[in-house]
Amino acid sequence: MAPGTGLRERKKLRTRHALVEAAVRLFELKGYEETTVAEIAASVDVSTRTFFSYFASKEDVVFHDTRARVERALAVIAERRPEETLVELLPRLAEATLVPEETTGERALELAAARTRLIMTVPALEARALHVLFDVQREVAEALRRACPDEVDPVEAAAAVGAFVGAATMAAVAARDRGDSLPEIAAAARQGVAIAMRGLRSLPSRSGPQTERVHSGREKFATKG
Amino acid sequence: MAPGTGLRERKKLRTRHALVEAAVRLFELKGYEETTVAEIAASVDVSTRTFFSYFASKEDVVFHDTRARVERALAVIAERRPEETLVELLPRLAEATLVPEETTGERALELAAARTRLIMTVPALEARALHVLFDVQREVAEALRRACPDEVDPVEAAAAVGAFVGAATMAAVAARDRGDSLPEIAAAARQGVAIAMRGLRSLPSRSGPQTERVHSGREKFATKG
DNA sequence: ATGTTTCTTTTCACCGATTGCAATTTCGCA
DNA sequence: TGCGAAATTGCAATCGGTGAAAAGAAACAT
Repeated sequence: MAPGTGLRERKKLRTRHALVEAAVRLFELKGYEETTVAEIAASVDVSTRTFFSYFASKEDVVFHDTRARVERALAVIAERRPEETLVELLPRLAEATLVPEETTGERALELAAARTRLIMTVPALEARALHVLFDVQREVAEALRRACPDEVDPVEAAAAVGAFVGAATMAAVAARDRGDSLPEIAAAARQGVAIAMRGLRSLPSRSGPQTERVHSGREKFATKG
Repeated sequence: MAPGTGLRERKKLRTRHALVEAAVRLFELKGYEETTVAEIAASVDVSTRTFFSYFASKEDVVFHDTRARVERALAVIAERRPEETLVELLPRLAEATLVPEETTGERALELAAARTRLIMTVPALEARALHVLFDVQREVAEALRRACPDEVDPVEAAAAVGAFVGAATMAAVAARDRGDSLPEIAAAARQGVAIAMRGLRSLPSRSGPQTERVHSGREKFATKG
């Protein structure tokens, strides 16, 4: 009864993956709103009804791997060493969330990039992403509180996570709006995290080189397009 | 042509308000999903189609006054005195956003409370609220950058707003989940803002086996400036 | 007051997402 | 091989949302 054994399971996984792939391809090709669920299903040779037995909604097909990323973040918290403080834990959490999976193939990376592009482009998906992010924050805050019970109370833990994620998110968006490339956007997110850690009070420190560029390692993953 | 003069304008406003009121009443009475747009329209004696000429979507009817609150926040930024720094401006921004309108009547307050209750209860509305909040943050960040051009760059401004709003939001949610009352939730939001201002580094203020004692610097910022 | 112009509302016909249900097909396993 | 569980499908129906043309109501000019 190993997972992935039965033909049934394998077939289901294949269908699921095919649906995701077809959906993303069509979304990028003709636009999200312009693509119907029926078309997606048809291009994988399943009925429209079946699509909805795999995904609860049209949006969901874009957020198929959400759980995995959340688990990764929760794992970081779980692995926390007893003497490690919250302050040390948070940056590690940030990195774990920002760095994309390396274990996945070329194809998966391209798919992830496409997904990101879609989320940043389509309002409905943007909204959905924000809701997902919100739930994740609650989950992470709760895990954090459980992990460091004598360091923070629920409200503090939540505030910390909120500040941290909020800063990273808005910084990333600002960078994107400025026309930055994907690696640059990641750098901006890190800068956001740094600002949140340091506190907003430290902001008007216009001292030193104006835009403190965090290393923006160019070309690690091509953005194709 | 004074605004609000014509019969037409007055009638439109009345209908609009009636729709909002009817919608909120029905939503609380039988639930959001269980209430159809047709029912809302019918209870105000207009056609379903007309509903959509007043509101772009069923969700929108709950967020009718969003613009007003945003304008209030932007006004705070606009009123900023030239010597005022970002650090001084942000708390004022927080207060302006948290304190509810006092100029409105009894009825409006009850409506606002109902709206809040709905947003916290109905997933679809929660998602919508998050999206609205997101857009507001972008707008505020942009305004902030324009107001203090030599203090912050776009990414810093965005990060500041994100940290600040994120902390307040998540803190408020945590308080709510804990069962706090409305005033207590507001207090939690202020605490969140304070944490964001001070920086997450200062968090482990509780007793414990900390390896590093962070000097949190000046502590003049308690909860309410 | 009357006809004209302009803005709203209504009617109607659709589209697409989503769901419940019953029929049918496909696997897994004895 | 044959049965029971799981997956797929077809179908009908609901509901949110939209486009377009026709009917109404208010504003405006004469």
